[in-house]
Amino acid sequence: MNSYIEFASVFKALSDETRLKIVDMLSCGEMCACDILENLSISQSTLSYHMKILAESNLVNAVRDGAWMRYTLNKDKTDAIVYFINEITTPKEKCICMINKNTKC
Amino acid sequence: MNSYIEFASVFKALSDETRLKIVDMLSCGEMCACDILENLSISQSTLSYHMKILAESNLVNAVRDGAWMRYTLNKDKTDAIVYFINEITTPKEKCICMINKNTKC
DNA sequence: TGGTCATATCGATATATGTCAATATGATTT
DNA sequence: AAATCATATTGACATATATCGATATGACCA
Repeated sequence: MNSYIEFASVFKALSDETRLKIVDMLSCGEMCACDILENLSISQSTLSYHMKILAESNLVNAVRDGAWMRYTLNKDKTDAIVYFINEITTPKEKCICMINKNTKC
Repeated sequence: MNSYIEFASVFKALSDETRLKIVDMLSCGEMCACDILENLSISQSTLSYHMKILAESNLVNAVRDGAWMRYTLNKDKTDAIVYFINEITTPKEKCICMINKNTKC
């Protein structure tokens, strides 16, 4: 399982207050950038920066519709995060700590 | 719900490959710092830095036992993360996007 | 085709992050 | 009391991040 790096970058995408708000906003449906912007206190260029991070981490789907960008939450990805957290926080058979145990402590 | 900042910092703690590995290691039980260190390719001071971040975000419990530090995973916290993710990714009644909808898009 | 609207990119800046070697602290052992 | 072991802190450094205003791009409308 070398998904550590992969999910580290997903968690990095979630490690910002503004981006968490955006994810929350998208939870009840599609929104365009201008609507998201109106619910935040940031500049347009900053929003664009955050949306790029969310889209590149596949947390949100971005679809161009003429001049507008329409964003939706990628539930598959957020489900995968929950699955990953359960994986790394639940005892396993072949755990590193079991395989390579010092036992001197 | 102003837990955005709170969880943003928890996700920041999870946004590093090394720290995800450490969480995974702790999933099957208590480990001391020296055992964790042996399973990573980082210096002792770097490990100390990472453990501080994990402990301060309450993802791990740190208990001093003489000269040793004994670390365990705080399952309550990881459960809270899963709960939070479900909260911000599930449609709600009183969602920001519903309250303040532009509808021009 | 010129103007306006929505979004993206650029350049600058201040702050945060991850890493190490060196050193400090504090406990255990001899 | 001195030496050793486990961990924490410090200082230095390179890199990443979040933010903005200014500007560019690209779509739609008059």
